[in-house]
Amino acid sequence: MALGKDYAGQDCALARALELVGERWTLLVVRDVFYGVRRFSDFQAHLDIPRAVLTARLSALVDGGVLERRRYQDSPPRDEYVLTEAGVALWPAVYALAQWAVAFLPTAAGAIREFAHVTCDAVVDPAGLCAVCGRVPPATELETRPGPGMATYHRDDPVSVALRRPHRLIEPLQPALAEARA
Amino acid sequence: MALGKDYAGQDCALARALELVGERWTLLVVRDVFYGVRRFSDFQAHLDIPRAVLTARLSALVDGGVLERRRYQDSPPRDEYVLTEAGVALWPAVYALAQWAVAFLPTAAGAIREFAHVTCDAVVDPAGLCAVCGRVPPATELETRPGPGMATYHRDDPVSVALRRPHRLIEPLQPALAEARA
DNA sequence: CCGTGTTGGTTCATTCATTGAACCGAGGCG
DNA sequence: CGCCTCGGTTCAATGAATGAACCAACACGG
Repeated sequence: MALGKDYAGQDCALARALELVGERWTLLVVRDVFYGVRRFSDFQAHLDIPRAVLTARLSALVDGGVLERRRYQDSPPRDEYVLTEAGVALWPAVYALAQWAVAFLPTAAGAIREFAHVTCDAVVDPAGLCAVCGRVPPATELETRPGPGMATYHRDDPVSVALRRPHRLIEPLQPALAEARA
Repeated sequence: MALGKDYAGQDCALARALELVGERWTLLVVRDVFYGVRRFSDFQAHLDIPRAVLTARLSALVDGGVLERRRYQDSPPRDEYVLTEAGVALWPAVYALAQWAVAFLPTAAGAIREFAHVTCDAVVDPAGLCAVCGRVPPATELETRPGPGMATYHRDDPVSVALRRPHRLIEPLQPALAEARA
């Protein structure tokens, strides 16, 4: 990040978290993984992030136990990045930050996405609570749906287009991308 | 943060949040405000942050509506930084990140702090839920108490010492500091 | 079996941010 | 009058981010 390698002896949980996910781009990469992005080139297309930085962030997330790098084909060798248990557990933090921005840094068009509890088919509230079952579902039980602001959101790279469809969190985006190419 | 002034057109709520609170040190400053730190020199003593960076971060937080700069004495003129409504609303995000680190980046000694719902006198769970009243209390209804890991946490600047006492969140730390000096 | 395309990188010069030390100014205090 | 505190600003040095170029492994089409 910058000189202070270890956040200057801040012996505190928040500092430890920020060590790992507090660098520029890192949390956006994590968000993309929740949305189903798994491949190097898909992150790159969606985030417009320099490749060197993406390499560094993915490696840091793997080293930190947030992502796992998994071989999905042998020839040519190709790896994908998937969330570990620790990674999935980051959802409340990611969601809380995003909902804060929806509430306090609003855009005219409103929220781009909504998140619904698939087993109840109900959109969760800003605290993540499902009104139907009264619980706060984990990321594995959520799907993302376009919100009112989606209409004004215009990136036209294939990954962005595929991400506009309603789809289950964490599930791979790749099938939709392959279909779109065909 | 670095070149990409606007997180590269990521038209997304998380990106907007990170614009404002995603820079190095920023979230630690916000955490300190929740703990009661309000003055420039107290932030500086507790965080070991370069003064120029602290100035920049506090200004950004004021401009972004997270903090308010308030004159607390006229001669010499002195200001303190206090949370706005938007600032207080950041608590769930800060808490979620910290609790994630407690769970997945643990230290041998355990959590340094616990947070209790003052009206119920009960420690809240990692999701922020109070077991007694069944709600997720806002930061204004919480107090911090030393946890099992506090014993191994040793910074001896006056601010760190004052922060070890149980105390209400957001309430100013300054009285305890003045008392300690006396 | 040759050229082209895709994926997943690495390397490198330039630009920008962070750092830490030094300096500064307004005012209180003895 | 001189010194201290608070809350900064300035500045040179260092390190990180950027973006363009390069590279390697392999598939595929002809």
